[in-house]
Amino acid sequence: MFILNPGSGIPIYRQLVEQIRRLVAGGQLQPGDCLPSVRELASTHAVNPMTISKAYNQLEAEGILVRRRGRPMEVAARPTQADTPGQLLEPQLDELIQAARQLGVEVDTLPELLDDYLRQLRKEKSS
Amino acid sequence: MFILNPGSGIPIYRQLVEQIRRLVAGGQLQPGDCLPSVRELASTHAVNPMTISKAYNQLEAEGILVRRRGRPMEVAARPTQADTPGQLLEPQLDELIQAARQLGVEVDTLPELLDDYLRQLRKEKSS
Amino acid sequence: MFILNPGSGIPIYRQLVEQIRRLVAGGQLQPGDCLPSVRELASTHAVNPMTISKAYNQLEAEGILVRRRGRPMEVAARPTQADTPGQLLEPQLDELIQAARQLGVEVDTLPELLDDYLRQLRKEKSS
Amino acid sequence: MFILNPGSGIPIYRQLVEQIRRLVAGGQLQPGDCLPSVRELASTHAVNPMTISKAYNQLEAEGILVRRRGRPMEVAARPTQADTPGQLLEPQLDELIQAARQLGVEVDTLPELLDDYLRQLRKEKSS
DNA sequence: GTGGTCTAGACCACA
DNA sequence: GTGGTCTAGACCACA
Repeated sequence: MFILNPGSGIPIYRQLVEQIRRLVAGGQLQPGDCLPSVRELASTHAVNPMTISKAYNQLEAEGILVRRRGRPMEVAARPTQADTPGQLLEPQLDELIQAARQLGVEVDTLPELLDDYLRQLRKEKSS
Repeated sequence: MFILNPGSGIPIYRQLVEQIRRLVAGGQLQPGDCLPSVRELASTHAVNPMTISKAYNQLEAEGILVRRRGRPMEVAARPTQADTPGQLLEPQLDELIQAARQLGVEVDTLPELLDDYLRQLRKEKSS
Repeated sequence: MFILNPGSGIPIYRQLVEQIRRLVAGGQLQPGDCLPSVRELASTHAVNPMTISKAYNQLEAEGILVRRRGRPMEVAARPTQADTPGQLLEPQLDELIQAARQLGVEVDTLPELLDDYLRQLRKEKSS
Repeated sequence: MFILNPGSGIPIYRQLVEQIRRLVAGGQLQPGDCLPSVRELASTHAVNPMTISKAYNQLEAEGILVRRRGRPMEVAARPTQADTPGQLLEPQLDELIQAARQLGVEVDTLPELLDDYLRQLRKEKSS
């Protein structure tokens, strides 16, 4: 369900937090929807339950998830979410642009380069 | 010279390593070019010298930089660099695509969205 | 420095949080004052470092403490602290009154009873 | 009938145990008096029956309550109760004093402060 | 030296 | 079944 990369340098719990935040912002997780239990997520991603728990705690503190005794965590009725999907994409856009500049890739060619990359992904998938 | 973000979750020394790797791969740092001294970088970025040193050490171990007694670190004559600029952009492309998917942003619209974003940046800059 | 009671039913990290909150509210910990390191507190109270860390994290999230790399935690310059000392005492006053009622102790006699108790404590101390 | 606070950090069953213990010590529950059924208490306090049951079990083990087949729990004929009401108030008194000290409130002023607080409560009630 | 992250695992409270 | 707390201990990033 989530993509957790332990070698990326970004703490696992932060990766989880960001992904859930995006799924809620994008409406793929709706208010009232339940999240996988701590134990379930931990075992499917081969990660310690406390790591998952830490992510859930942070999202609760942010008002995005709510905790109810004996129940799985669920998306808050009115999740605090000032950011729009567009804003939540900016960090990735900025990262891409920064990397391109440092690689000497002309920034104006990035949209085309991205387009090619997507096409290539689609081809791999279909083959 | 570099963009170091202490709050990003990614260790500072790793941010440095990746940026220098890209500058070398993209040819903006050429074989024989000198890098700023540990002390200088440390003070301009308000970071501990050991953090810079750790990044330089790792790049030396990778064969990208060479250290010569009493001289600043410099880019290796034939920097080991299997990856092409294109490959070095893939992580950022993948991140962007993953984030878009989780936000419910149609992936096909990403190139256009990126184009708009670049246009907007240019406008801000010129104003 | 702190009074941690593992058998009280109240999680240790919560006991710590409440006590630090009070020390800050009462001015015994001033903005800029350092707190004991996680390891130090952990060893003097025979408690796991992560338990202390959890308390510090919560206080940072509340804006009462600030964290600076490689430095001990310190009291925030302008600690978020809407509550006055008087308000922070109410839970204990309410607990006392509730207990008295259930014990059939006439509530009006509580101030006198408290006075006696304090006198007794002073006597024990001096003897 | 009881005051159960799920957010206090103290387990609900412990809150119940302490309150019943006080009601018995203070004579408001007399030997032979019946307690509400597990189901009734559970529904009036919106709590799981097992939680109530756990409290009753503990009080039975302490010899304060007795269980008789098909009958509601009742207060034991000679409830084991070494503590006097005065002793049962000490934890609350100690908590109050500790909190005051940490808040920098002069301990000698506590009785007066408590008196004021009680007066204020009475006023609110009558208005 | 400082704090942070993570694990493996025990045990608790609650539904 | 759910999540919470805590431990002992390893290892990391940073000053």
